[in-house]
Amino acid sequence: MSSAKKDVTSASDTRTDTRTDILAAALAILQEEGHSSLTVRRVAARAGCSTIGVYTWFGGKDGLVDAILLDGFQRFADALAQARPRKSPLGTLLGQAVAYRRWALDNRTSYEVMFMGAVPGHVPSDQIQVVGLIAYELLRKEVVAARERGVIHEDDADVVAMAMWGLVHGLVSLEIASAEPKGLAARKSFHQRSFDVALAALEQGLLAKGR
Amino acid sequence: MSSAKKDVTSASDTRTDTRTDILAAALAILQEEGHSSLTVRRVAARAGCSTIGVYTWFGGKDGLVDAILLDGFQRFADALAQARPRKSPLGTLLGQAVAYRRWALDNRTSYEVMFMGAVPGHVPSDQIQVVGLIAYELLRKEVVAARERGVIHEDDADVVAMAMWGLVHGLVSLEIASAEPKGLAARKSFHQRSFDVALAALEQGLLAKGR
DNA sequence: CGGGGTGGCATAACGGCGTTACATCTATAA
DNA sequence: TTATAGATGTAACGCCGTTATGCCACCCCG
Repeated sequence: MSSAKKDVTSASDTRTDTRTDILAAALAILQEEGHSSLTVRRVAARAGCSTIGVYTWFGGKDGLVDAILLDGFQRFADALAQARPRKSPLGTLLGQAVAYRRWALDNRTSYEVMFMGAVPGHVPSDQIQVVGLIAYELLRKEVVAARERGVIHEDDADVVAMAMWGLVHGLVSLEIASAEPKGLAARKSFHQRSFDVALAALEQGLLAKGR
Repeated sequence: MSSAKKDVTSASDTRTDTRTDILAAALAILQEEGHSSLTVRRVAARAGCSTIGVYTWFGGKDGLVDAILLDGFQRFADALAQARPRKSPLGTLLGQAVAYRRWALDNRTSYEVMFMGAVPGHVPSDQIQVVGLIAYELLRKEVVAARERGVIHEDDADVVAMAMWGLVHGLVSLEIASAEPKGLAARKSFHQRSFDVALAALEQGLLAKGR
């Protein structure tokens, strides 16, 4: 796979229907049929053009997936940003964690592509990786705020942010990966409870650090 | 991909060199060239037979990957089991978490296949999923022990075990995923410290639960 | 008005993938 | 010795991502 010829962010020209058609077709296929059905030929067929259209407008499958990622990261960041601030920064932080999980469960296919490498050979472009960091910054901001108020005693805000991100990402990944819940996952709200317990424990632990 | 014709666990017949040759070739390719090079044709070529051998002995690529997973889960469970018991069950639990990360970092390719879905279309067989649970049981056992000693106050051992598993899996996944460490990950022992902070916080949190 | 260049697009192909139908060859059983 | 079952090689099928080639509609400049 080669890199995209077009800048992924330049969707300004509204006259070019083909580009939007292709992107819409790709998103629809992803939602309705899953990542395994996301092939250049199928997307082109659904968009009503030939395969070459994907190469004209996105430079190849990688570029198309990048555009999908861009869309996903933007919606994801919006969802996190709308986790309204609570009284304490730590409360906001926990609210973000809950919003993270909520969005991931409501947008499983997108989440799998964005954070679980669901599209086989895809390596996101640097540009996309930068966009992906926006959501991280929302998280980091609250960690810094909590630290300034003396709620969190760890020096390095990034270390704390990564710890939280890892916890949430790990639990959500496992929850999404257990597609047809057998055994453990079959128990009512098992993952919900695991998430709550882990989050509460981490909160307590971060608070207790300075005792 | 179709399911394996052969039982993956029946590797008893030592006379059939071809089977072991193929499996060895697959593991070697995985280690040396990565998952993207793990194709039936390439494995067969390295094993010195034609592609049909993979179908004779493993029923197809899915069966071959299942065999790889079996090997990986066994080595992984061994590594966890060798995390020697500490004075407290909670200490053992933390030791397991450290062993988990150590093994994952020392066996990135295997870990990616086992827990990060690195082989594109692969869906592990039920048999393999059961083997994968062995490692989980090691973790769960210590949680139960900790609970019996009153160290952990959460009722549901599985919930606590999943919380820990999720935390460790999430952080390790992010660490492995950041292949060429730019930005954050470039900082010296950043992931190590995030891991330590998260684990310590979770430990404190689980302890503090009953206060 | 007219010609030339450019850009969007379709056709058809290439090489690689997992998989399989078919023929062959070997080794054991009758 | 012959028959039968299983392991194997060859060559193909239908996918995949990608691309060389050429067509054609459009716009700019004379």
